[in-house]
Amino acid sequence: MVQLRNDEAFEATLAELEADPPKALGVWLAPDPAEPLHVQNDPRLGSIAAIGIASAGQSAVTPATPATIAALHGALSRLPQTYVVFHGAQDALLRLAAAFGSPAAARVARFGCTQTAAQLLAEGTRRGRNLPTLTECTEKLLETSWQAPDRLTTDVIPATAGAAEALLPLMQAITPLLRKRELTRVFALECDVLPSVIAMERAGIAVDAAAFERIAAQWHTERRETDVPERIARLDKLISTYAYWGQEHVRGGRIRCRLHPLATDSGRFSCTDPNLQQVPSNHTAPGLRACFRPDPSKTLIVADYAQIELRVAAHLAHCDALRQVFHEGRDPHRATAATITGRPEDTITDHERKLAKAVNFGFLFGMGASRFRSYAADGYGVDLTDREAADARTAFMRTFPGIARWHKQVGGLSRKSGPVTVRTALGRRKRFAAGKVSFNSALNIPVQGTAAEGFKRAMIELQPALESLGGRGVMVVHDEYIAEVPTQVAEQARATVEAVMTSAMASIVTSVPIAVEAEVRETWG
DNA sequence: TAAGTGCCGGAC
DNA sequence: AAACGTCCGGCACTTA
Repeated sequence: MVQLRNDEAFEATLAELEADPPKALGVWLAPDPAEPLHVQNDPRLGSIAAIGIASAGQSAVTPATPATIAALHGALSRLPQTYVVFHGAQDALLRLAAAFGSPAAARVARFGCTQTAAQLLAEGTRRGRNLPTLTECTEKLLETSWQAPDRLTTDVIPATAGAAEALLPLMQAITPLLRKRELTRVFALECDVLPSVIAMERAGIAVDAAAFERIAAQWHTERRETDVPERIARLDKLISTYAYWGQEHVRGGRIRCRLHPLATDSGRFSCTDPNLQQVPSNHTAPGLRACFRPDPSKTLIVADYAQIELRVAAHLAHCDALRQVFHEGRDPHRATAATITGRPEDTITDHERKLAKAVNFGFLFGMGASRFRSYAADGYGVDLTDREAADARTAFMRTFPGIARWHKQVGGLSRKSGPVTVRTALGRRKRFAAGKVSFNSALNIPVQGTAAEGFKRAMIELQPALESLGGRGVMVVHDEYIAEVPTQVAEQARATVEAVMTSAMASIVTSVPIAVEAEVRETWG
């Protein structure tokens, strides 16, 4: 039976486990309700109230103290495999990782495995701001009632003994499910990417808070002086959404956000507190991104994939014509502009190319002619007739018949009566309930998701590669990776980032060449 | 008063 | 037959 609230028993159990390492060990971390978990980026361990361990035939729970956590850490680093359940306590996990850093980070990667499994098996994510809890996921998944209180304190540990004992059966139940649904590859990817995510959250991105405040002050000034209603709306948006960041989110000259690798249907990251993935670009708020800069001894590497969604779509749709464009090193937007205008690619103007870019992304994911028409008018000041808009769509489909075939195939799915599941290259699933299939999402999610998988693979490889140069990743924005490296090795780091990102994506997107643009920069943007 | 929803606009 | 997508979050609004 379970030993409770007894540090001696906990240590004895750890010692036994080390003497005879089990194949798997469940470890369980409980958050402390006294310290709200959403208070982020506090490296203290105060929010972990209790830790529990469970393996075949024995388990123990103990209050989390520096000593017990250190003992746990020591045991983890010597055990062959660790399954860790963290119960609504991702933040606690992150803090544990932050406290011990590498090489424990590799072990910590396993911490998230059951939640990872549960979310992957759920085949989609909950909308809204509250992510599903592990309890909800696992109960639904296993069709069992896994009783554990939502919040745990040392005082209620006796009531949760059964939960600790349930850990091994839980993983034992989940593993065959992952196999059956062919989720093992994406499961492994998601587990492996966690250390680099943790490291990135911990690092944060350097920001010049004073410069940030100056720009915010300019917004306020202009807001008082302008009469233009449209401008006022824009400024209100900027002020209400971003102006407070300098006060609320800068600590020690850095902004630290939360990154969520499993919170989206597509497999892309989401980002909160603050959402650094929506920092206004230079076009919207000049100079704002330039506030993100390290001190002079460090330099940023800003790298992104070139036209990654088009390349992934060419791959998944088996579209030879679109593949050919990339194989020949041509510009896909210029190519589309040429087919629409009927003129050679080298006579295409910048404006025509810009419109063709919208054509490519719109038509690729199922936009209709009439919406394209209004899009061209609003976004580009190009007035088209219905006929011209429809012709543009036809031209696109004729140029890329493989894309048209892919649309037809997915359209067939969406007419099916039962539920429909679409998958990424590594097997991540998105399920649509019967009658709720979105044609456009069914096109889009596998493409975004496959790109995200290549990106995550790059993150896994980049973390140690940058570390060996004295650098580190500081932010990801879907297809963009930002690293901070010592200025002396900037060019070497740039080349490394470019090569690693390219090869990582190419290992998944195999039928189309991959291009990465990596730059050495003093600032972001 | 708290919690949920829809719209809009920021990013990619 | 036709259908651009993925997110987060502020604001205005309704609901309990």
